Amino acid sequence: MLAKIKAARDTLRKSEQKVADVVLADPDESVQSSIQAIATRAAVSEPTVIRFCRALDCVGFQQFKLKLAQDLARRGTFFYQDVTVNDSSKELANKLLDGAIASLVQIRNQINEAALDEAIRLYEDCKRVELYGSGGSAVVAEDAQLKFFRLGKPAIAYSDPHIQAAAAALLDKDALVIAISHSGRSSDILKSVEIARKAQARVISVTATRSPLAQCCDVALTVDVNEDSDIFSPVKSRLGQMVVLDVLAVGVAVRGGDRMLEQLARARRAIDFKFL
Amino acid sequence: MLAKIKAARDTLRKSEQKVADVVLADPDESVQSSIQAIATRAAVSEPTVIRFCRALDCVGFQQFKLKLAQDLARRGTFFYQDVTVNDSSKELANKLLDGAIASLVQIRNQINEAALDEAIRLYEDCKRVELYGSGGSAVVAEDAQLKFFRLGKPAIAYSDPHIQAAAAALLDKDALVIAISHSGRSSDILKSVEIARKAQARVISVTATRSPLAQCCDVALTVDVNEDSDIFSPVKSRLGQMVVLDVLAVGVAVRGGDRMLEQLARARRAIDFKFL
DNA sequence: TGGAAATTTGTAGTAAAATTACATAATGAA
DNA sequence: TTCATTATGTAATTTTACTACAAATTTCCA
Repeated sequence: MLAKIKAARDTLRKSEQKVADVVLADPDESVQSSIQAIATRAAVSEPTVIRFCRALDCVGFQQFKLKLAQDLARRGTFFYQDVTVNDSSKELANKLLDGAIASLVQIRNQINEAALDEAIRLYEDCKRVELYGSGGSAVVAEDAQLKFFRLGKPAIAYSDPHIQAAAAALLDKDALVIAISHSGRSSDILKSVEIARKAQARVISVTATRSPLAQCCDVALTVDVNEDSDIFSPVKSRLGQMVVLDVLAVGVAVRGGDRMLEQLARARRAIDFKFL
Repeated sequence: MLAKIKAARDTLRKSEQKVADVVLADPDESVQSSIQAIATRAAVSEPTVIRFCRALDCVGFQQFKLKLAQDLARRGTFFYQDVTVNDSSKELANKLLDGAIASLVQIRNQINEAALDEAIRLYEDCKRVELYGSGGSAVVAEDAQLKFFRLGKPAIAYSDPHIQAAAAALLDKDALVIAISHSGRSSDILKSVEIARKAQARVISVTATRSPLAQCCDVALTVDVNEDSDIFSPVKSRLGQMVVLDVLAVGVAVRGGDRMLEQLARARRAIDFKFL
């Protein structure tokens, strides 16, 4: 709704633009105001405010206010808050979950479709996949290995930097490397990627925007989260990386058509039954 | 707000309860109704509706409607949708992320504070921690190992069922087992937990409500997600488990006071710098 | 550039909604 | 039962949203 107002602003009539400006200046105030109050603030007549609402596809002022209110509610739903020593367990859990949710929302809003498409294409063109991640990201690499394994091509995750480098040296142009790093500055990973590229392998990175790693690979799937907010291991970037890799894997599967999806679903049901 | 109405319902006067019932029966309808419409539907007078709003800490009907509208907006923000072969990459990513977010929201709304407090207490009382998870949950166990390790007591994750069972047999009453399983029905995990309990170890489970695993341990931290919606490995339960374990770890740290938090933050910064 | 047509904006009035004041009914304790 | 208290409804009042129409402005073409 707010975006809609901004977009429509220039197509509105002069006096209606004044209303738009007033609303955009303080939406929270606006949802609590009457037509009169808004008209006064915008220095226009009351019917003008109604016409403004109608121009935004609302039947009247009430509906406009309702939509705006819901928009504001959605906007400020989950946000990061520092935990404090005085928090109850419940507050603590809510704060941490809100933070995690907020980071996923952020990732959702920053999806680079072109990069994703290109990454899917790279997977389709390769014959085998290697996943590199060290420290906390090793966990993510292992998780992704499970996913990619089922897509029909060999997939293997290495967490030791030296083994990564050694493995990278043995790659060829049919290999695809997926390099996972929160900061994208770990020298170990950068080294391994450099070796892999020299060996003509393709490289997809799952890391922070504009990081060194993001800049030295074929495709960068970016995962940016507010890193200051994790006390221990960076859970949030961990979650983000896992979801992004899931998106990639599902994307590949979906390109394989209904048959592949059904096959995978069956495979999963079988495994669940036995092991989870 | 909806929860508030439900909670307050029994403390309201008879005719106000009728209003509450009408609102709860169809909140979406209610936000679009006038006082008159609601009064008629509840078969009460208009002032009663206003009194109902005031009883819920609103200054009037308008404010009540606004709050309710915002509540509804928050509720229906992220929801699970099946991916289809025709989805663009962007749609795919949005659907998957929405699903992941929705599952975290669900977990957020189901936090069992008492269980969490008890789990924190169990950690404080133990001398060492073992984490058991097999299949996909092994990844979660490893991730958690990294977290608990920094809290000052030995923590080790085992992913092989046989080794889990062997390790469990060697435990004593000062040991704490954290057993992770999506379904809580894996016979391997159940067996290991049984052995651990015979050895007098305490057991926290991270699994589905009312599952066999949840019922045979000291404390169950429940993670329930819509399992049908994951095509591959159950990403959602994976994410949920990781976050819940993060909550537990942070909870332990917070009980340790400001000093512990600061120390951990410093430790993390040092590690980040080197390895991520 | 003048002036009719079209568009934009405001004025004044109306209908409807929310709210208040007050009266009546129900409930409960002595 | 009676009085006091609480709960609910009626009716009047105020506020709010909206409509009809007229004034003002802009547009455009001779």
